Amino acid sequence: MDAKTLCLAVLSRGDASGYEIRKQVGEGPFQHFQKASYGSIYPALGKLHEQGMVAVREEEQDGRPDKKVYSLTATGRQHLLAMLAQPAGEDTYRSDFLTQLFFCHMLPPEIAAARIDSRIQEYRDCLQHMDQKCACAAPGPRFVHGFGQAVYSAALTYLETNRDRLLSELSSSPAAHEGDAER
Amino acid sequence: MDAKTLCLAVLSRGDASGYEIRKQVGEGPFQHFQKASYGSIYPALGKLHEQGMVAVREEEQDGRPDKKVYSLTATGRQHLLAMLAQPAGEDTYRSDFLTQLFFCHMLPPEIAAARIDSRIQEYRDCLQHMDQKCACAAPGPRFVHGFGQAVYSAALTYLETNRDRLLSELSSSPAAHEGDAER
DNA sequence: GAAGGCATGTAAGCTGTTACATGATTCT
DNA sequence: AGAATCATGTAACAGCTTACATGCCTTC
Repeated sequence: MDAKTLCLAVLSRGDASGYEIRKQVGEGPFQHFQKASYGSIYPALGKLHEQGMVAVREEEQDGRPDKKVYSLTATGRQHLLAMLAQPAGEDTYRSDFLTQLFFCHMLPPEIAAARIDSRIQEYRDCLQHMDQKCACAAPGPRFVHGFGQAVYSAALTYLETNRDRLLSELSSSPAAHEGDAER
Repeated sequence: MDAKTLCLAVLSRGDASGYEIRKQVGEGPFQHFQKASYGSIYPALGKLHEQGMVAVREEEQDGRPDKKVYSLTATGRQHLLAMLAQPAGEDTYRSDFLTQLFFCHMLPPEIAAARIDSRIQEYRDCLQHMDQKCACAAPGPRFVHGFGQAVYSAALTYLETNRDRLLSELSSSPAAHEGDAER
């Protein structure tokens, strides 16, 4: 999903400035399955405006810089609908964490342990954070939220229950890393 | 993780041609957490060769085009080790599927149902496929494989148990899509 | 006083994808 | 006959990230 469609999607939940859109994508409800930076959002909003998909109004604020608040037009809403109804592309998952663990026989076991431990902590924090802001009313967001929780919980549990087994396997195996690492 | 490092990682498991590397990344053991296309692998191998990270030998085959088989050099192995020991970047997950479901109140419920059902089937196929080729001997690959299974199973179970609830919620709610969709 | 949040934008550069180009062989 | 697999590579293009540029206000 490109930056333009993402902006339309976010705007369908209510008017927002570019800054606010980034916050919703980076820290808000979309955080776990979409990303976008300023460098992609501002140009996207510009193009959407040219194409008549969004309207802008400038809002003055005291003590703060002015805001450009964008809102969906009818055209924009139609376009979003068309995009949402289209079959979605495949999910993308990339993990350097798993890649490192895949090759953990080349690594000192302490490093592998440290990687797993910090990942466990990250998942814990993430789940706790999700619990707090679970005031999702609408069915869609609630469903997606639950999905995220289910997946993160499973990942956390797996790491917790298999950490020690992996480490003991590593310490009792050839330890390929030593020969190479200290040459 | 960039294409170059990925190539080094794959080569550490044994010599391979560009074609074979792509197959391992796209269909083999890395399939679920890394991706790479020919357009990124071949140039990456060229650069790695320039930098002395890999060695090449050409192998003639009868009935098949010749192969360029790459193998790690000592420098390449050292470099890989350094990359693996470095703290990994965050995992990336992007899902247009979840984005669509987040906004499912804008969609006809049949479409939402169809999306979930085909995703359920995909997860089932994927898990079955993983079961078959679970002949992972080494601790690292086995750990990573188990992680994937745990996560996919959790996702599947969630979809199976929450599908109907979502759909009944959708059919009993305002049905925002109707007004817009048929104008 | 420094750091961080609010706020908008541009531009260079990196990276990767898609499509193209080529060609033999084997399977259906 | 046509499709798929093996095999390598290039080039155009698209897209996103990072860093830069600016500036005020609030909190620590």
